[in-house]
Amino acid sequence: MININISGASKKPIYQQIFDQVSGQIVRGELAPGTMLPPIRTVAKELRISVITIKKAWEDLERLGFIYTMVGRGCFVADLTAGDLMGKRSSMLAEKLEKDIAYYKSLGLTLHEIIEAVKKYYSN
Amino acid sequence: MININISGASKKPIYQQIFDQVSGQIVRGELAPGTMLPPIRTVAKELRISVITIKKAWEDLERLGFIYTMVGRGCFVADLTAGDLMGKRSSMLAEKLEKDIAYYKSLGLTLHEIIEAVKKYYSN
Amino acid sequence: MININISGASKKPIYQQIFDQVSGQIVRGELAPGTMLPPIRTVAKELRISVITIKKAWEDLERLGFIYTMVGRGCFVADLTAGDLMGKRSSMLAEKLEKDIAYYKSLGLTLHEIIEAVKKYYSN
Amino acid sequence: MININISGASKKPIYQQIFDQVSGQIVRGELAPGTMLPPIRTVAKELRISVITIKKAWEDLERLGFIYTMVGRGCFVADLTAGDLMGKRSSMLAEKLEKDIAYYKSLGLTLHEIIEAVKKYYSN
DNA sequence: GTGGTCTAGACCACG
DNA sequence: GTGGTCTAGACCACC
Repeated sequence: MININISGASKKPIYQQIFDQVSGQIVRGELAPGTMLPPIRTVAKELRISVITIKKAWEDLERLGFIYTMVGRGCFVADLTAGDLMGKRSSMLAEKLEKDIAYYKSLGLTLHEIIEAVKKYYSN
Repeated sequence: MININISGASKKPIYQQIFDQVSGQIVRGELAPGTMLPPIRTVAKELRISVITIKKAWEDLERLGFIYTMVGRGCFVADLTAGDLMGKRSSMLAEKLEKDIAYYKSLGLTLHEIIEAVKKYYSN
Repeated sequence: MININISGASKKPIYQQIFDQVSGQIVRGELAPGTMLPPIRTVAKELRISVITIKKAWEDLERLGFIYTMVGRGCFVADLTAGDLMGKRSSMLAEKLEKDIAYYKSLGLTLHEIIEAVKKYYSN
Repeated sequence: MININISGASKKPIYQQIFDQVSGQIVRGELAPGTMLPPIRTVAKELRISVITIKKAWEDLERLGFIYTMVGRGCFVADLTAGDLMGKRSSMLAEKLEKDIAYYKSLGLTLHEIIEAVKKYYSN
């Protein structure tokens, strides 16, 4: 079953929090291909947010190929092959990692320091 | 001499681009303690952006202790001890790394995969 | 025998996919005049979709003269003369082609470029 | 100057009509790179439609690289090189042409007939 | 002043 | 019942 947590504290827009969590569940295989996502109005009611906000998250998910929509029937988890998944993961990573590491470098961190920090925070 | 590049392509707000670059130069020792920063109006003219934007970046730098202001005389690079620098660097890191790694995890990456990716992108 | 494939991936509504395929088969003579179409409930069961959807496609086909209904007996392929066929084909084309070409023009394509593209994609 | 016509008669959603017209003007070079688009609220008022509808069109334009946004400053026509333009045009074409030609084929048209029809409608 | 996000509520097309 | 589009109006961050 789909599972979403909204944090009002986060600076991320709500639709992006939803996108991140759902895409994460799909990419990790927690949502099986073909699974029907709950209707946007249902999700909206459960999360106590606007339908439009869910809609926007769903649109992003569809644009990136995580889900597909059949109007009048619902939205479904796309059938990503292992190759697709790796491709998606690495392209999602590449963009972010490039910026992140540029930032760490700009703080004067060595490669070794970054790796140590990663190890430390990964286990938290 | 201080050196700032603004990118219109970046999604980062301009004041933050400035903050990142100046704080980076200070933390890496490229701007010596006591150095006077150029007047905000000068910087604004050179970068062709609003004085307000520079002002906001300077305020952030002062709030975090990178620079200090002497009213009527200008802004100067603070005299950070080695210990201060380490402290600042790690606190600036901590916040960002925590989020970043949470994101990588959400994509289903293992610690090993993250480290490999970091190594790959660091050398680019 | 009638033959319909529904694609969930397509953005076209299902009733229109059905309409397109059946009208195509009639216009190409693959369905002979007088042939009885299978009952909508049968088609619905085979395609695993709602009867309402088939009904809507059948209605469109009847409205455009591809089939005719004999109440209580079923739906039959209309007896289109060669002239009728040409007329139908060109009127179905006219509407679509006009829009399509306006779109190609709006992308700045020359007539020559369009024709080359058509040739390329036609053989695929 | 930017120029947009909304047709209530068209079945196309408004935001898509806007997208098509603006992207067309950019791709044809009628809107020079770097040009600032009018503020969305201004466009909305002129066209008598909701700000959000313009926003959606603008978002699509940005996602496909036709324009870029500087928050707080405005939206600007992207600096597409000749190569970019050709790439965009052909990718926009490829998707549509493939479907269109499949449809023409399904009506039983020969390649020759399609080309003749294109010629006829192009000059209109 | 700019764009970015979110809301509540409406109407339509599709199944 | 589903999703797709559009509206009017609000609040925020940025310049």
